[in-house]
Amino acid sequence: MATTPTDIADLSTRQRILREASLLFATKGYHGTSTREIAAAVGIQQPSLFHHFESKDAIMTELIAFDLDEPVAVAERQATADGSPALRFYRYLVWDIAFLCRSPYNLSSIETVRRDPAFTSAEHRFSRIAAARESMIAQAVAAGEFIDIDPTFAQQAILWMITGTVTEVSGQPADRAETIARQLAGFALRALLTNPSQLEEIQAIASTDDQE
Amino acid sequence: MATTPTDIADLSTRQRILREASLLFATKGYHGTSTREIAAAVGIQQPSLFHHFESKDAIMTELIAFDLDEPVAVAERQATADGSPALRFYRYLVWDIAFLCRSPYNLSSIETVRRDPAFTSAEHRFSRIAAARESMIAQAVAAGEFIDIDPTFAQQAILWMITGTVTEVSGQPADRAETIARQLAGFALRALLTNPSQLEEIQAIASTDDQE
DNA sequence: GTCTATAAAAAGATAGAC
DNA sequence: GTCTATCTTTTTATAGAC
Repeated sequence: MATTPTDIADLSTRQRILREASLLFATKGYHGTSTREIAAAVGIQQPSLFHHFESKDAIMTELIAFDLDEPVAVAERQATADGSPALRFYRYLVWDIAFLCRSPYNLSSIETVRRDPAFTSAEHRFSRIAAARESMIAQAVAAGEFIDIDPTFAQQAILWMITGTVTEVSGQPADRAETIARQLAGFALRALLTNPSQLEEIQAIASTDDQE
Repeated sequence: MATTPTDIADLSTRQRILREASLLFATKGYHGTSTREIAAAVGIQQPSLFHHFESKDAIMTELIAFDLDEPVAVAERQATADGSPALRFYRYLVWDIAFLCRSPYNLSSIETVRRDPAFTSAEHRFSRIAAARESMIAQAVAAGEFIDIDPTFAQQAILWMITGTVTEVSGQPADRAETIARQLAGFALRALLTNPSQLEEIQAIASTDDQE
């Protein structure tokens, strides 16, 4: 499980580099942030960075892996699971949003290179997540649980709602992350459900997952 | 009205610079795009750029003004207008989305510097748009047209849904832009309306605006 | 593991000819 | 309005001492 120490001084230099880089990338963008700025934020000299990472690129690559590897796996697992598609989709959304809100590294740092040809690893993962989500939506539409909507369109709209919201927060405590996740996933489901009143039922079932 | 010539060769050099820069910024980010790359895309030498714009910064500043000035004005006008808040919000959303889809300059170019302290002009405009939208949502909640939702949360979720979707497209023909706008605005309204069946009524009223 | 010194490349921008 | 040539600064990254 990913731990999130409160005191940044407790972290290893390597982890502090990832944190500060993520923060700077999120505000000034990957290319807009120099290795000197990262080093200064960490409190070391610029060349010392290269003892921990072989290149600036490698810092971003690690942030991408940390924030996207698990979400890809969970999305693909849920997309091929059994049971109500709407419920699976809701479960996945809550998990995904909570994961990203808890993450010590802000997702918008990754967003700044998302379309950049130099970081195809990010786009690859985003595509896999998108495909899995689209599949779940299509299943729910086919089952009549969701309104008759274009799954590609719905997936994009919801993906962005999540990406954007999550982009504003990171490093949240687990309970706060969970609250945000339920609010956002609920909002998304409300737009999709054929019968919006089914939302409460889904939320009730999903909340029993927590004890597992 | 903004014209959108099909043939890029018909454009002035200045406009071609804006187009190509917007395209490059959207994929590689503002800081990730060099003035040499922009010049190459336009088909001129790098120093020739500075005959048309005094700096690289000035190119982005112009893109920001083009894509955000009108949306700010329209949002603030609708936020203080009379009549059903839900209808006004829907009208505004459709106009805004269509405007951005028609724009020759991709909004994601601006997104890459949105949080950058060097481009506070973008954040200023985004904030004003956000405030106006939030006000419209709050009015609709107070009127009972929207569910009892936190306006700040709803505004963010919807803002991102739009930003993200619009970010994938630009330079659309007017009719295609209109189609995307209605689909997206309708989806957003569906999540917000106390009575989702009211959506058709709102859409019917709003579509009579077009003849004006 | 961090430092100083420095290399090597790329960036934005200017000067002045045509 | 575009060009070539060039300046200045900043960038990522390396070498080698401590």
